[in-house]
Amino acid sequence: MITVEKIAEVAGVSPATVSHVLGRRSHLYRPETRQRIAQAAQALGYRPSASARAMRSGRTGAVGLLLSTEPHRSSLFENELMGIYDGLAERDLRLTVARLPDEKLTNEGFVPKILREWSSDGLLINYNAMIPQAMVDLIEQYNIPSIWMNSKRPTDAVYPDEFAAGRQATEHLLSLGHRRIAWANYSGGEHFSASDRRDGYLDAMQQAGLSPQVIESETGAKIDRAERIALSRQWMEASDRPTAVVAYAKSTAVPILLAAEAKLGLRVGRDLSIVTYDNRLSDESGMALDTIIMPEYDLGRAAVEMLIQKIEAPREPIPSRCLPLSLERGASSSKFMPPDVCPGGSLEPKRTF
Amino acid sequence: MITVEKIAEVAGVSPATVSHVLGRRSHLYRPETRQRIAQAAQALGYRPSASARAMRSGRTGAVGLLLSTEPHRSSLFENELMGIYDGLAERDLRLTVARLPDEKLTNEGFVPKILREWSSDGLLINYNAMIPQAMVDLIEQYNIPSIWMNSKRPTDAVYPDEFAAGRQATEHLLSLGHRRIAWANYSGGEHFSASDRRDGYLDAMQQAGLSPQVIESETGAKIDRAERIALSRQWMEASDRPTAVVAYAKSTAVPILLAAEAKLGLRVGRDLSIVTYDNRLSDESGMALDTIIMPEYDLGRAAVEMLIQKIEAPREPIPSRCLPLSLERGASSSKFMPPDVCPGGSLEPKRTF
DNA sequence: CTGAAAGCGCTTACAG
DNA sequence: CTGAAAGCGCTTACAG
Repeated sequence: MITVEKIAEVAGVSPATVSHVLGRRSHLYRPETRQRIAQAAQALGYRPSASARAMRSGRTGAVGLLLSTEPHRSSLFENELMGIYDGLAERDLRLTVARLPDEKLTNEGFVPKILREWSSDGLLINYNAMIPQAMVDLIEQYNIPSIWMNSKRPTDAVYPDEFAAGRQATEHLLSLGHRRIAWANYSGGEHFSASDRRDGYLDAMQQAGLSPQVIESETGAKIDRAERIALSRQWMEASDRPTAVVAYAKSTAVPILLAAEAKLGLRVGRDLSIVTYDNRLSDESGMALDTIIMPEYDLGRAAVEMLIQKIEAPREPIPSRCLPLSLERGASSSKFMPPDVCPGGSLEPKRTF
Repeated sequence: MITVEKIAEVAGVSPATVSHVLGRRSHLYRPETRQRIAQAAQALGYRPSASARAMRSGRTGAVGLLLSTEPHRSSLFENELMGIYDGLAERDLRLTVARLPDEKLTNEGFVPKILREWSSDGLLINYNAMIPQAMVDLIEQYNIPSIWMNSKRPTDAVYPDEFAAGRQATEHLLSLGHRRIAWANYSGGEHFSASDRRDGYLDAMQQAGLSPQVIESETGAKIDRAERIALSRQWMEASDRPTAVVAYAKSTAVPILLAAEAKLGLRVGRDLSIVTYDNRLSDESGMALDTIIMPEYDLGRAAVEMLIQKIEAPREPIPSRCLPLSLERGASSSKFMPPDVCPGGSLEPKRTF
């Protein structure tokens, strides 16, 4: 292994000089000395030891990202990771990832081990739903600077403004003239986005003086695909069926789309408007649905910024940041058209095919 | 910061004793001593410094994962990451991730910096297509134990057996009695999976004594969604149209599905059989397509195993490992049925709705 | 059963 | 402009 000492030897200087020249003090040295050292380092293929550096400086230069092994619990959007990277790269920080199996989190012994032995200057915790209290306690006990991602807490967290996003979707449909607008969620997850989006929807409906229609699996349990399609068909067959629907996620929106188009002969984007939520516009279901987009990249960036601040002042609670989502138009919504109006007169929505 | 020294002080022993008891030599000590030390460590919230440990032992205990910022170049499947984690966790290794922007890779100065200063015992390189030669050189120059993921090289690599997967899809359709089987790829990527799957298809067709039909964008350029649907319609309208098709990816299969069902009134799974490739079975397009599944998890595991071996003997080239893919049946293929046979007599394929 | 001592590779005041 | 020396927190032969 090539060390500072070895370079010093080859270049005929002291280790301290090598360190200075290779570090922030090179301007103090004669060009000739600098050159000799640079050459030696280059020739020997010198790689500084981050560990040694970390030990001296007290900073590891790394930030940890904590994920659950449960995919639904801590899916990390691609652009979110990008945002994290870009933020860290600007400060020359590395990212260390760990997945904690849920079972082991309750196991007293395990968490301390991974949390303790894992040297990093701070933690990004992307552990969405059901964060075990034991984990929260441990993080406090060991005083690890941490930011919670996609978790709704008053301080030290960054998350999307799901309530506003619920309003947003509803207001979009209201502005198109729809009055019978339903909320649908077939997934029964326990993430706060489910209740917040619905509450935003309810809020917007109430403000517009309209009565809401909430379609959710009663038990909160997840229902399977066939049921989703059957259920969609059912509520859409009602004579006073909604003309528009806010769907919690694509896994709710697609069955609605399929039931409408394949079963009932309704054309989505004309006879039925759908707005849903996702991390990007996609048309895999055969049509690009109007989608409220997660501010993935910004979430990542914001989390890093907060974490840096946290590392500098670990005791100081930072007010949480709540980021806005944005609507991206697909082809699944259109102006409300009373059924008796000649359909030929309606604005044909663009289709991707 | 709590150190071994501090614990020693509190427990009334020497630092060496603390280190021994907290490490692998605790069995040599009196239960009473052990207890005192354990208690002190617990009470003080001791967190061992990974940096210090790494410095003494010469092992960082971390493995690096190198990704491109270009999403298409180094997408990492969820289960692949799982496999990597599980493999590393068994050996108490951490994972450090870095994304290298493509532009900077050609820039002489940048690569060395991140590659050099980034202490890890070895590297998993998931940088699929167009690996810059400069990068390969640097990794050799700095003698970093590395394994290439999803890259077809004779040694030190792990990748899926795409040629076999091309044969597999074709043989599945052959076994259902199909004779006019096409290969389609609309994406124009340059990953080896594109040519290998096609070659596997060609091989299987030749062996069966059948003439192949290859549908690919001529220039190798990516074509857009509308074009894909139009193109699909075009070749499917031919009187001697294929009764089955092997589609390179879902982005090829879905437009074919849409063209067949929405434009031509063909029912996929009855009038047209489709086999495609993906990392999992999905039915977002309205139907679960027969899919050849990537051995994601195994790829991750295998890569870690190879890397561990590489770290132990950095100079020893390891023969690459080529892992098999597996077919998962959806509802998009069925026995070949000559058009003149009464359709009512055909086996109705299961549909998800 | 326990501890004194050396050293991993680096940086940083400090002295010259 | 350059270098001797101390020390970051840990582990590991070695001695007792």
